[in-house]
Amino acid sequence: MLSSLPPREREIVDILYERGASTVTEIGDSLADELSGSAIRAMLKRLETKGFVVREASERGFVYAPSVSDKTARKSALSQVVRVFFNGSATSAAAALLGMQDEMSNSELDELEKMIAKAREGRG
Amino acid sequence: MLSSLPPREREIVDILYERGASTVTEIGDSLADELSGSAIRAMLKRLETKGFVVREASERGFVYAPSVSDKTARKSALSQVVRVFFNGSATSAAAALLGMQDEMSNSELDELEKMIAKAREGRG
DNA sequence: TGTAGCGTGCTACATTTGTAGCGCCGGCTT
DNA sequence: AAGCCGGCGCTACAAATGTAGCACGCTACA
Repeated sequence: MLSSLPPREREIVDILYERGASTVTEIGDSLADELSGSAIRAMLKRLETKGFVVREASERGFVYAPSVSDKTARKSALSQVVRVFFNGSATSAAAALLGMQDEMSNSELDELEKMIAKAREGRG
Repeated sequence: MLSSLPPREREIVDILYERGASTVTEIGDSLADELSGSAIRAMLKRLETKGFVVREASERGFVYAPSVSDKTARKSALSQVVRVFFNGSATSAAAALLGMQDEMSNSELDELEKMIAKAREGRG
């Protein structure tokens, strides 16, 4: 599980999910604080041995990517938050998300309504 | 930020959010793996000095609680997940939540629709 | 009143993290 | 060819983390 990672490693994996496969330098740019290349590489190596990231060569040098699929990681992250902060209720979490409407367009709201309708059909 | 905490400390804070204020023994019970009381207490002490948990006496002995309000922590946790895994789109996240319908009752779906309607009113 | 038990804090210590420095290699320039 | 990057991996080391052990005080109960 991601939550078992130390802060720095966790931060790096997050960046990987956020940006997709990245080079050491790119990671360095996304990092909040300046960090030496070798430091980042050391982190990545540990993450690799732990099995959280994979490395492949490219023209731009090595690129690193999370080994667990976005989909799985997403799901796991959401479950975690739902369990810890919303007493296991996905609905409450969704509601809270609506509360952060900052960025929700009408069409997105439409989307959601459709999904709700669909979810209803899926049962009695 | 919670994400800056080492795994074990993080786990403990999570438990505190999940259960509310708890004693050392209660925390020990919720912990995935067996852990000596003093180990837990040491963690809590660190968390206390870092300012993440507060401690107050009660009849049941000391109880520990997160120092940051549930509300704030919730919001921050959600934002984090939304940014990292959903490209900043709260809507996608909400949709994913719907996908995990496992536990969503019809009345909860009603609730959500109401909230969507409300969110719509809040704009043009 | 002894003693068993629980919750507590302190200290110590092994392991893990976080980071920098060094030296290597391959490509580019002049 | 000589010199200079930039990316790389290794090693080293300080700091932080994870955990256990010990000694104390306060019950409760034989």
